[in-house]
Amino acid sequence: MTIRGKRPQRATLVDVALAAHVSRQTVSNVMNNPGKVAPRTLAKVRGEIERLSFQPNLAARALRQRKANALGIELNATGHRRLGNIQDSFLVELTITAREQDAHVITFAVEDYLDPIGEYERLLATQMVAGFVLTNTRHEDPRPGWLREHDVPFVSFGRVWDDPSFTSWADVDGKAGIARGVRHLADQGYGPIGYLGWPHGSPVGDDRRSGWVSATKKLGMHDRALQDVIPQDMTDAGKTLRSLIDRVGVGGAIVCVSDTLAVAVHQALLDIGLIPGIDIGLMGFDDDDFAQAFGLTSLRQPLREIAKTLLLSLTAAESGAVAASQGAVFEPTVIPRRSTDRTSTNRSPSAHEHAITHTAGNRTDDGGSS
Amino acid sequence: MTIRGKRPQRATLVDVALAAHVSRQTVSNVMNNPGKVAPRTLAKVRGEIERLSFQPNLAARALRQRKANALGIELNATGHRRLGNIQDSFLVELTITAREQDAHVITFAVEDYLDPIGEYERLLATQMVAGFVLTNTRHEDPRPGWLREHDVPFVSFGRVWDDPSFTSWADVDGKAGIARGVRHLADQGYGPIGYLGWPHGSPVGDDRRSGWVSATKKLGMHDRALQDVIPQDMTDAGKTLRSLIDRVGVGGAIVCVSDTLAVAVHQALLDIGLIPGIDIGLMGFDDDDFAQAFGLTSLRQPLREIAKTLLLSLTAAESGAVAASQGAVFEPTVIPRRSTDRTSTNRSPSAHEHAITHTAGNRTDDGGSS
DNA sequence: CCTCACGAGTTGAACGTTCAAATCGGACAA
DNA sequence: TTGTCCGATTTGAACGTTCAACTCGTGAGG
Repeated sequence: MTIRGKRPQRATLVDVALAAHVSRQTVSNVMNNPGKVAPRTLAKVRGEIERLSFQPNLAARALRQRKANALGIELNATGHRRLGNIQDSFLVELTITAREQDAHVITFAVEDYLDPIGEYERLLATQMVAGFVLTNTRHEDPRPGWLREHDVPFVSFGRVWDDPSFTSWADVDGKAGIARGVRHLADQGYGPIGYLGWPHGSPVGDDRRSGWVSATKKLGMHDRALQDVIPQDMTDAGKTLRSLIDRVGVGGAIVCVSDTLAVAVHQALLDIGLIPGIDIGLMGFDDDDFAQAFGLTSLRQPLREIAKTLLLSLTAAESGAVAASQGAVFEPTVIPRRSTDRTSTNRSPSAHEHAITHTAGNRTDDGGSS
Repeated sequence: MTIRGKRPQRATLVDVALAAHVSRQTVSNVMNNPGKVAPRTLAKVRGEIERLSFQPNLAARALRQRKANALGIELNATGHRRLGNIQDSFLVELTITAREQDAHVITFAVEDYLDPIGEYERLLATQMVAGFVLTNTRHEDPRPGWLREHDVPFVSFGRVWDDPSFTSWADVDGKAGIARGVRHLADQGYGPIGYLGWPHGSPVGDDRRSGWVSATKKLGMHDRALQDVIPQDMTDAGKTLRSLIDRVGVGGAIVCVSDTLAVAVHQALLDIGLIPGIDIGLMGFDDDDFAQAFGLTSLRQPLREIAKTLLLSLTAAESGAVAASQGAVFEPTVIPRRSTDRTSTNRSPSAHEHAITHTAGNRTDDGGSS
């Protein structure tokens, strides 16, 4: 049925209008202000829309409204040429959520992540995006300031540290999350419960640590000697790890500020012949690939909720509504795995779970059939 | 300087035209057909473009040309709510490459990855995208057929298995890659060199295996008894792994069809007290997070090249040019790490490298300062 | 009976660009 | 001189939608 050589013409508003014997504007109203159209007409027009499978041309709409329906997201805000584990899922959730609101997601990258403004400006100038979603916000981040100054709608996944008056952000509640983790460990019968964090002074790290402090105190098992810190890049981690493991002892558990650190602990435990879960409980944060691969109990961020909140907030910002009085925090949930299972019979990390959740590259043929 | 309340007006073609005392069309030509404009005029107009920092409104252009400047990419073609490790980087490279060609990338997701056509159709109907980039193509993939049938331009990262006449794809050369890996192992002095693959019958797997066969034969060290297979989901991997390790023996090496399998071997080696790299060489494929975390030598796909090739091919397809006579294959390169370093003094997997390449979630403050 | 308000629907214009055709002024050949 | 061609530039129209203003008919209120 396809006309050879020529793309089949797509139905326009006018086509629908002619078919339904109404004016263009009425069809437009059917799509955008159904309340303004009489029920009979509404039904008739909708019938034709369906029949002709009409979909509005978003370029035309954007042109007339002087407003795009897409939002931009910077892919390499970390400076790496890839997304992080969370980013990765967040992008998917954001895309799905956007679709529900008839919006689209346009990706872009910057050359120098420390000076990204030029790219934001360029994308904005093409009129392809109505606003932005920031990720990996940091101290001295130039983006929020510039965007506000230019009245560009934006929201942020992660707090905007330098500007307390900006409230259109959503973030994970580190304190509540770690507290949940501590309770989970206690419920499983581990004790005492230690903490491995980042050096003091990082807002995220301090927030998470406070969850350990308050939860252990509430359980009457707080011992400030049972904490230690190593930087996320793990400089000189070895001694610290062994010392902390020693202090916690068999039967105890360690909550970590990140999966990365938890994997290090996991390795250190095996090195000295202790089995995570059975001998010492272990818990990470973020539930990334590694957590899944190593059977590490972790705290998963509700990315779908976060994406939803952000998008609603962005829509509100676009229509000039007053922003919420404060950012939204979401509690992560405990994903229990072997590393907090004292009855686990599985000695070595299950390769099985690893494979299931780890999609290997672009390969898709599972090599399963004979 | 920003006008309060009102977004500063963006310069249009007409603004530039007035400022330069020429017509709109001349300005348009300056941007799109500079050859048609007299040098004097060209310079004058360009000056004004620069001065007013004019950028064309892509919605208007798309409307008039009846053709978008963006391309769509399905994020969850695997059925997972996340990208794989390679996908992740590929998306970044694709975005960067697109930018160089003044194109944009629009992400979308499908509800049921086995029946994705509806979403492709919808996105296409909005006129936001001019074409698509497929990933994770598979046997019985409904997408290539539908897209061709509807004359929608598209390219594929990964061969289009079911349609040999479609040549606008780029893929990694598994055979050449594994062969490189074998040579690398031989150069490092390992021998014999075994192979761990997926069960026969998978095109990708068989391709990669053939690299091992031919390379070992060329080196005069082929022994077909030194191969074994386990499925990517690792069902019943344990016995197979130990047996293969036994057969290869200390001093030998194992090339794996994927990093996932290599990690399993890595774990199995440690379980029986052998040190990867020192006792037995080990090599994966794809160079994903795990490879980096475990110090696993692996084969990295040239994603930037692949993205570039695909985009050029897509542009060609749009302008109706004849497709290349065959798809493009790219050789991966060996990324050497501890698992093929016989002199390594580092006993346990370096947590250090892990941390550097593993960006933990959305957290960006490195917890470093006091 | 007249006015006014209101619901329902229509119409002209505009968004910013590019296509297609028209114009203009030389340069060049007959 | 005249006609023709050509490069350089301009002009009218169109892409598909929505905004803003308008028309038309009906019913309520005075």
